[in-house]
Amino acid sequence: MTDGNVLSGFKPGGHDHEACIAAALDSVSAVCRERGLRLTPLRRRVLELIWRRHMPSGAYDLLDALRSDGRRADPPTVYRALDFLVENGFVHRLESLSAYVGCGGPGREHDGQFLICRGCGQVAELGDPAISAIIREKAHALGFRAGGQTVEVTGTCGECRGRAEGRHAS
Amino acid sequence: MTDGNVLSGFKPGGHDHEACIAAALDSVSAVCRERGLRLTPLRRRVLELIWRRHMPSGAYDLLDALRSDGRRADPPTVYRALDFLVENGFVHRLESLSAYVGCGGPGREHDGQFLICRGCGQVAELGDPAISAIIREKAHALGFRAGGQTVEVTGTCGECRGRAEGRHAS
DNA sequence: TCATCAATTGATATAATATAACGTTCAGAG
DNA sequence: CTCTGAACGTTATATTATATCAATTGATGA
Repeated sequence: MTDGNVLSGFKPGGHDHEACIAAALDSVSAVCRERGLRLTPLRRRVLELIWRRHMPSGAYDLLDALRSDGRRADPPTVYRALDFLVENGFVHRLESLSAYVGCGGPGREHDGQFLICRGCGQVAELGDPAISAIIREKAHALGFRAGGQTVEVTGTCGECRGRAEGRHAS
Repeated sequence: MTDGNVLSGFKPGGHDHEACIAAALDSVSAVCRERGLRLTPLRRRVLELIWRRHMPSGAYDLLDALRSDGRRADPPTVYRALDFLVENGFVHRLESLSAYVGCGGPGREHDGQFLICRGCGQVAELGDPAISAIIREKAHALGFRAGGQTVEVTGTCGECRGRAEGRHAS
């Protein structure tokens, strides 16, 4: 049960990034086929850019990347692609950063919980039912019917803390 | 134990709003005196405006309100006041709305959890240790040391749901 | 009291994020 | 093949936030 709820973890230095991107794209592609959603070249490209950076991407970072492709692009272009990806649960928006990350469990209904490392900037996504449940229950106890949850935690990941401790005391 | 963790609830129609504002200002004022913080007229006024609207306030809403006072004001004026109020825990920023609400437990260290009603726009603040704790623990289990938490839930409050049900079926 | 230094505020400019509105193109249904 | 709605292109603008430097204020000690 230890890691059963980690939808996407902090990536160690040498993981196979290309494979990781390809897997995410394939997975989203499959869900789109099932649901009759159109993963157009633009949407696919934005999704790929998000996974490729492997770090929260701002809309304007993505816009610059699209322009580097040689493609003409303006803000609505990237925001529309992001709207599609977010609405369908392929990408999450991190409210506290105004930035976007790939969803670790695309196609599954879930409230994600995000751990945002101040050191390396990476983000891990949990889909922990116990967290969503307690929030929903406490809200319910006040007569509040909960819809979507935003749960974002800033802090330091294990790898970054390791590096920090190496350099300092102890 | 039912409501022990509600720092500020949804306000029923006829609550004594002036008293509610005055209490909040007094409370912040006292904390500032204790800690040697300067609750300047500007900061006090911004805090009052936030409590008076009793609903999340955007920075530019506050700016307009300051201008209505006759005071000259520009964005940095209001953002600096907000920085002071947020840093010292007198006001919270709701990331998912880019807006600000008064803190229901100023002066106490806490991670707030916010219930945002889509119907009336009001926000309730919880300071529920069980919620913060489970998030911190789940993060810790992944080697992540948690700092600040952002927990925001959109949904419908009891009063709004009551109204909706009255109008519709059942 | 006054000189001084740091904090606060004033003022101007601009950055960063996001949406409105309308026209054009394209893919799929009939 | 044509029609239709979705997607995308394009221009303009709205909304949120910060950088920078000057002026003012307020606490502190000589």
